[in-house]
Amino acid sequence: MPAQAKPPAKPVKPVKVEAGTVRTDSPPLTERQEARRRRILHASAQLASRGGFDAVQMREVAESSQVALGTLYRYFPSKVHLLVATMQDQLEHMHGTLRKKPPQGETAAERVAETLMRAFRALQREPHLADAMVRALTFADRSVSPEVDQVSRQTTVIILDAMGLADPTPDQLSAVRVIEHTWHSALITWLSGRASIAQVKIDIETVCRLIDLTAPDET
Amino acid sequence: MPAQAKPPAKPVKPVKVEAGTVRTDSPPLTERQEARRRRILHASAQLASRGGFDAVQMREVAESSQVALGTLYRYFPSKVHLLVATMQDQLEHMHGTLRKKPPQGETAAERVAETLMRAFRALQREPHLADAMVRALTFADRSVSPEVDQVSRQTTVIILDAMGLADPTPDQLSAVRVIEHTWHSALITWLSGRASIAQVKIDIETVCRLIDLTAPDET
DNA sequence: CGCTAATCTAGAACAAGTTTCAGACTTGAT
DNA sequence: ATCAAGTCTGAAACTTGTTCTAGATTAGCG
Repeated sequence: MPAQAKPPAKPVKPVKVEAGTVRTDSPPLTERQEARRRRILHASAQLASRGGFDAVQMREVAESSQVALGTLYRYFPSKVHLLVATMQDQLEHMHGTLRKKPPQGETAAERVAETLMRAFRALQREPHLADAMVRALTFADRSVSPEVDQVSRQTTVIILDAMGLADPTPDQLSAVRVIEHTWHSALITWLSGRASIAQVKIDIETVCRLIDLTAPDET
Repeated sequence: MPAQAKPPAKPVKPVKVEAGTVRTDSPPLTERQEARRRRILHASAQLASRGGFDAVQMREVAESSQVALGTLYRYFPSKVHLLVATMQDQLEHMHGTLRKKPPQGETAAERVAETLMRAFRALQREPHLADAMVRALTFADRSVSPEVDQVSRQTTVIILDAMGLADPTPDQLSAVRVIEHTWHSALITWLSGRASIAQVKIDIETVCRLIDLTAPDET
């Protein structure tokens, strides 16, 4: 998987944000372009659901989304970019779902653990898709940093939501970072068959104890 | 990076342990085979030190270790296997170094943090090598599980050593697991340029607090 | 409408991981 | 010393991610 510099900037993501736009940044795509992008992401998720990271083959994605290979690469400059974008997509969906049914736990730690376990169960329903997304996320090199960072921020928001905090202390943010680390790494051990579901649950519950450590009293 | 099944078992690692052997398992390699293996690992580490994961190209490894490509693949069935083996090698070395100068901290948490920071500084000296090894580790799929597991066990031993525990409680083992998760994931964020060295330090110190949580009193 | 720049397409070409194969070399046992 | 089995070599082939090119289409604009 060769990764080189991309000197000639591809004009696909001009990041021109209009005031009214909901999303953080949206290149001004025409309708057909938006449709193409959707088709690509859909094909990606579909192939990933079948056979995980390896099953997402660029030629196949191009074919099943009815787009030329070159076009696919114009939209997503690498397979990892594509899969990370797929993850962003899924995360948004998940965040929406979680918002509707906030976790019930008494303490912040419980709520976070509950939220993550809910996400984990969702991933278990599509383990191959999870594999593709998580592997892409951790394999991503510097060229994908912005996108990976975006995923990370989104995850942070979800966890802070679960904690029910408006403005967390630095200590709490550190705890959240560690929780995210554990979350990603635990997923990997699960996906590669080195840890059971039960073990992941324990790990999540264990890190979440850190929250109590940083905020002994809360709502 | 295609990954397929390997039905015809390659007879390279018969795992025939003799009573007197120091290592956990050593296939009965002839001297020349042992030498080849060393040359390969050396070439791998050298190339990795130059340019990280991408710079370790199987053809080049084969060439600089004076071995045919087919032979390289007989010794290490994939690039990831090779890099994980390289990591095992380095870890052993590091464990030796750490044993000589045990950490000085008062509490177990301090000692673990100190140990990990020491390891982190070692990695900083060879960031490309670190990149190659860590990326391989997290990208490894099920076919590499045994080897990755071995690395994980070795890491656990190092952490338990730092804690100074003979037989840890289940709670403590959970904490160690979470520390390892954080360690790996924090390294990745550092390697991909999404977190600073200072941030990694904070993350490590933050997880290490979990140790105090599981053992308020200790030597 | 007609022009121009940007975008899209099909397809070839290239790069690096992996596999395969025929033949030469080693090893271990007789 | 000799034979069989296992190992190593060199080279080609195959796979899949990525790049490149020439020509068709499309979008925006006068």
